[in-house]
Amino acid sequence: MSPGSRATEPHNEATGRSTQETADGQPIGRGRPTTMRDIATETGVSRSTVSRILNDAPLSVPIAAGTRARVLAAARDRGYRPNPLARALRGAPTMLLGAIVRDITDPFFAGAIEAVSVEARKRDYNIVLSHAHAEATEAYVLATMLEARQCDAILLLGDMGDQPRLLDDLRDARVPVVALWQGSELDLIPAVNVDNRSGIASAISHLVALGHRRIAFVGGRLLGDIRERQAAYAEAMIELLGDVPPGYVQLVSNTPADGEIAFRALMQQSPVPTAVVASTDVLALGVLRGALVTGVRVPDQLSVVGFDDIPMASFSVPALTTVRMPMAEMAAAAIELAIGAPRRTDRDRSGVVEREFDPADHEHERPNPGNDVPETGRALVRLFRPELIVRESTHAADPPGV
Amino acid sequence: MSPGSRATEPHNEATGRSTQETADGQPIGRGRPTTMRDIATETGVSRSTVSRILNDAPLSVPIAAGTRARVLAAARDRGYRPNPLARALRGAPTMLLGAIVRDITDPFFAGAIEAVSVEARKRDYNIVLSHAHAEATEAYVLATMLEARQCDAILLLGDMGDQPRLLDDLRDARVPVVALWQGSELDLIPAVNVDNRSGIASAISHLVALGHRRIAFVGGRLLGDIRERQAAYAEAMIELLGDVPPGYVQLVSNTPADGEIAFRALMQQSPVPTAVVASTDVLALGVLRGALVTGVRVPDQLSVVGFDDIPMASFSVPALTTVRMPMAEMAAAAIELAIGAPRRTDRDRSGVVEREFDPADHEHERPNPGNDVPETGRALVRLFRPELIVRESTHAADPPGV
DNA sequence: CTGAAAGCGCTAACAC
DNA sequence: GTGTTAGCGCTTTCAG
Repeated sequence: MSPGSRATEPHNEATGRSTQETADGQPIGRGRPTTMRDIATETGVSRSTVSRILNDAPLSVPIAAGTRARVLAAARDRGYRPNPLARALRGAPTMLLGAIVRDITDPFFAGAIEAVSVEARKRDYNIVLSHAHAEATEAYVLATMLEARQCDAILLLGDMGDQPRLLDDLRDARVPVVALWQGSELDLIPAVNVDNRSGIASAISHLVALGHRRIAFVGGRLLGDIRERQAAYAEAMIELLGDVPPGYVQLVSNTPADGEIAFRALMQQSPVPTAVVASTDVLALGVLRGALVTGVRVPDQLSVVGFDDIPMASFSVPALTTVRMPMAEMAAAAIELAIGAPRRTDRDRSGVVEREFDPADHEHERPNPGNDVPETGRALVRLFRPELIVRESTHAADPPGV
Repeated sequence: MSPGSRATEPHNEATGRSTQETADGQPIGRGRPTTMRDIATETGVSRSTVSRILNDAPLSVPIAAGTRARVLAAARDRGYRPNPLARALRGAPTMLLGAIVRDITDPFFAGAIEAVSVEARKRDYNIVLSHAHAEATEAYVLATMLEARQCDAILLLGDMGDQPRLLDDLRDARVPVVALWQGSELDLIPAVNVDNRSGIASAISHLVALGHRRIAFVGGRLLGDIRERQAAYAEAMIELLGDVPPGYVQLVSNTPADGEIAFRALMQQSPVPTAVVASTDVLALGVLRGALVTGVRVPDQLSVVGFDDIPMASFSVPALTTVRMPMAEMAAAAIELAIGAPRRTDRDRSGVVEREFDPADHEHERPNPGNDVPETGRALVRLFRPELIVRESTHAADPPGV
């Protein structure tokens, strides 16, 4: 198990593909994998020729049809697979994309990872997952993954603003780093984010149109997003209603339990709010639970709007009105920033039919022109506009007006 | 970006750590990383010596204190990082652990991934994530990850019984493969799973003790788990009550929406059940919602028990009584089966204080002796016994007795 | 105590 | 058309 131990193993040259069992009787694993050298020896050509053939090398270099056929045949029936490690060592991309996420358990980020994973796969990339969460020494992530440069690029999922050391080290990364749903301003790191201002504004406009005036806010998800969504709330309130009622902003951590706590706090205010905008669905679900438990009827007595449209949102009682963003497009945009457009270089050796890159995948993209978050200085930020999904948790205010 | 392009880059020998910008103005990335050769040149020794020193080589091989100091100093202030690709090429482990999961979006598997990720990190491993879900060509996972042998081992999270091609290919994998929460029988693949029978039995005993007799079952999560938990339900019912009332088993897919559908179907039965055992919390949550929406009071009119103890379970209304398994221990067991016990080989170069392997991490392990699933033939199966968590969704049956 | 040399598997310039 | 050579960064005998 120690590094290098394999080098001293008996080689088993002759058998090639003979199946073998590991010491402890595990029936998995085969003999030494077939290399180019094996194929070269077997077919009586040189390694370079094999390489050229197996890689559809610059087609300008002609290869004898017979040689090509023999080599391909040999490769096929010895089950040849190129060693990506050797390729990577020569400078080829590792086809690995690092993803640092703070909490996989947050339903929003679970969805985010899935979106990123799907988009990565379209580009033949795999995701290497790290979570900053639950690890005392955040910087450790880097030692194993960034500085180790096994990845072609790094994606930061969620706000890492409270992990200064991570961000510091990231600045020194040797590969591109892109932030996704990174609420806070990150100098020098290109970012893809949802237009929080627009999302909150549409939520509040919706409520105002329903006659609500006493609209409260529950903030969560530390740092960046809280700031942006909260600021957007204040801004929209000022603009539409002239002020933010005191005590109408509750800040808690991003769990349903805390959403419930925030709800209770809100119910203490007078006048009591008729609507709540939550900065995440997770919090909104907490508000809903609080209402259910305390007998406040939603939406009759209280309207609730969330943000994110997590799967649970359409399933709560009542179904949550929320703000949805184009997850797939955002993931695609981030990946493109990190590693470039999709491509199909390697031929498919597994018999799987590859889907070609479809430009339609990208035409839903709608960066918000002229909205490049001025205060972040030189960072490139692509903002995507979310849309309001109206479900059952919002309703006209009982007494129209205040 | 093209393979080999790096080789022709200007070397920038002198500056070593000087920051530079990439062509497109991205401020991330540095000059060529420091290699052993650089350090060798700088300190005037050979690469082998550098290697020995930097790896605390067989301490039997003495190194001049002066040389060692110089080399270490050079390595430190040029910020040397070993190239894991080069090491791996020589046979060192890649420290990458593949995880194939069918649906990250399922809260149970989100938690599972987190558990695996945490345990992997204790062993200095990173997780490469693949999902079988939402990908037409399941076998593709292999092309990028198995046959590519970038991982030292593969973990299968969840039941892949319906992906025959994947399992087939897996049999040929060159690295150890271990199944986690893989309900169905998998010849030849070592598995770690929860003792479904024991979990369901404790749920049913609990209900029976509360006076319930009309206990229904909602099954989900295809294949393996459904079979095991459903079979356990039938078995326990027969043993404790003598029979399974007809129509009391509802099989749906594993979503809250389907849980609700199953609930409605159950309410059509006569006599109507007084309790429901759901094969997952996700389904149980659906049952709870159905009850809420249709005005059936839980637990007064209907007791509900789930399985998995996902985070939401303690937060539902009412809080869900459920079956919890030792996630961390199970993840650890699977990883151990795959790559062996935790170890600390490499010295820490990042200034982070490493935590030593703590044997206490493993003493909660309680494989179920003598319960090694006879019918699976020769596969090694480690079963972990779950425990019942009683919360608010279960209550004494209204009319004691039938 | 240290260095030279070979080689992991693959690729690419440069012959012939 | 195909082979030779060199080398990616690191480890590891084997000789000094």
